[in-house]
Amino acid sequence: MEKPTKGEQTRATILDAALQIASKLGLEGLTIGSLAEATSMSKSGLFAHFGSREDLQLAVLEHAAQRYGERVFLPALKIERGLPRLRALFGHWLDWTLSSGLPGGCIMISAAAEYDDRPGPIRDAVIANQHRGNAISQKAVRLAIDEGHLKADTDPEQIAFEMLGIVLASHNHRRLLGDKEARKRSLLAFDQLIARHAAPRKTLKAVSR
Amino acid sequence: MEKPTKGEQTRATILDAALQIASKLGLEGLTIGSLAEATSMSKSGLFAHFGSREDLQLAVLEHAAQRYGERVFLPALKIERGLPRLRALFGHWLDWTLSSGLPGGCIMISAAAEYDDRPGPIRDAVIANQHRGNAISQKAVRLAIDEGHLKADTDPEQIAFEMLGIVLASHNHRRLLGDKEARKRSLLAFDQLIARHAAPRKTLKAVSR
DNA sequence: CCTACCGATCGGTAGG
DNA sequence: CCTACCGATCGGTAGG
Repeated sequence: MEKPTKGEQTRATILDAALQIASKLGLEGLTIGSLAEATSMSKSGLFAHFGSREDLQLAVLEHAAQRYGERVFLPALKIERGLPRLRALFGHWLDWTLSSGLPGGCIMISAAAEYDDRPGPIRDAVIANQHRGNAISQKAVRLAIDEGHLKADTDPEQIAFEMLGIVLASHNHRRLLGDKEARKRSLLAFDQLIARHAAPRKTLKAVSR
Repeated sequence: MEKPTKGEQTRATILDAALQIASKLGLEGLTIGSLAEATSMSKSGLFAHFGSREDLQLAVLEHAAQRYGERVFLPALKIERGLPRLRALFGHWLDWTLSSGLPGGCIMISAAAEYDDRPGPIRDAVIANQHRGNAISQKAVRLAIDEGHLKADTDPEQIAFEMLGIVLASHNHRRLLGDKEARKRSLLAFDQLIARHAAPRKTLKAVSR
């Protein structure tokens, strides 16, 4: 039950093309017609794989979430827990949003802006994805506290919030303004954020209050 | 030459309605048909005021930029230069993006995400607006350095970059995730950013290197 | 997976 | 500012 069906292969090909379109024009800019042309298929052929445009959009989101897992989350898991892993997570995240191999920008970031006022299943999926990513960031921060790398009173939610801000600013500066320094600025901002919460040296397990 | 023409009034009414739609659905979601219905005008009636949809979108952007000037930039100018003005600028900016009186989110933020991969006049206008806002932030930081409130080696570009990040994260958390703490988190992040670069007390004009 | 079609809506124009 | 219209494209379906 491991062999990919012909249909599954086609579906994967379609999703890759859809992801490319969505990265440039956003999920709202992804139309059945444009996807049909990109895949050299008929519109009804696409409907055989995805019952509706909304289903397609949801599948594209899930496809992107899976890529995030492969490129950001899993590689970070292989790094020793604590500050090293947190740093790896941030670095991979930054690379993912700036150069994911797609022709356009990060689909999660554009979708967040597109659907913050469009109620429905897609918005719900975007929110769920953000919560997943947020939980991953917070977990990495918490481990860094447990390892004694960050001060015990560090607030994981606040750090995750600021990490998101740096990534968003970076995406904006790089992709919209063409700022080549964006990545450097982001790493500097992250380093200073961490330095601000770093535990005094030689402290192993931070003292609980 | 101060009296507003009948046509100018109508134009202003149209722009207000257009801004409301665009704040919810983005500039790409603003269609002539939806605007015609919102204003109880015919589509061709709208074309009498704006030659094309693109002209309309550009006018909406300019309209929003003007509001930003009234609500963020001008009020900050009335505060004494230095840290107080920088703080006021950030606070007004945050309020503007979170609750501008519009039904949806900040149009500049959504437009930045929508057009980062859509070349053309609208993208150019979005970039120009961002550069204007960025220059305003940097100027406020530079004045705070000159007043001796921030250390002389503070990099205005880096501070402006991080301020943008905090605002973007705030907008995302508040509008997409419904996080009521977003504003508090943003102010905390800003305070820590400033504290990190604050000049030692009693230093008037920072020593030039 | 296809051809052939549907009603609705898109931006825009002619003519007044 | 309007009515009345244009070709193109939208998401989606019937029938195979």
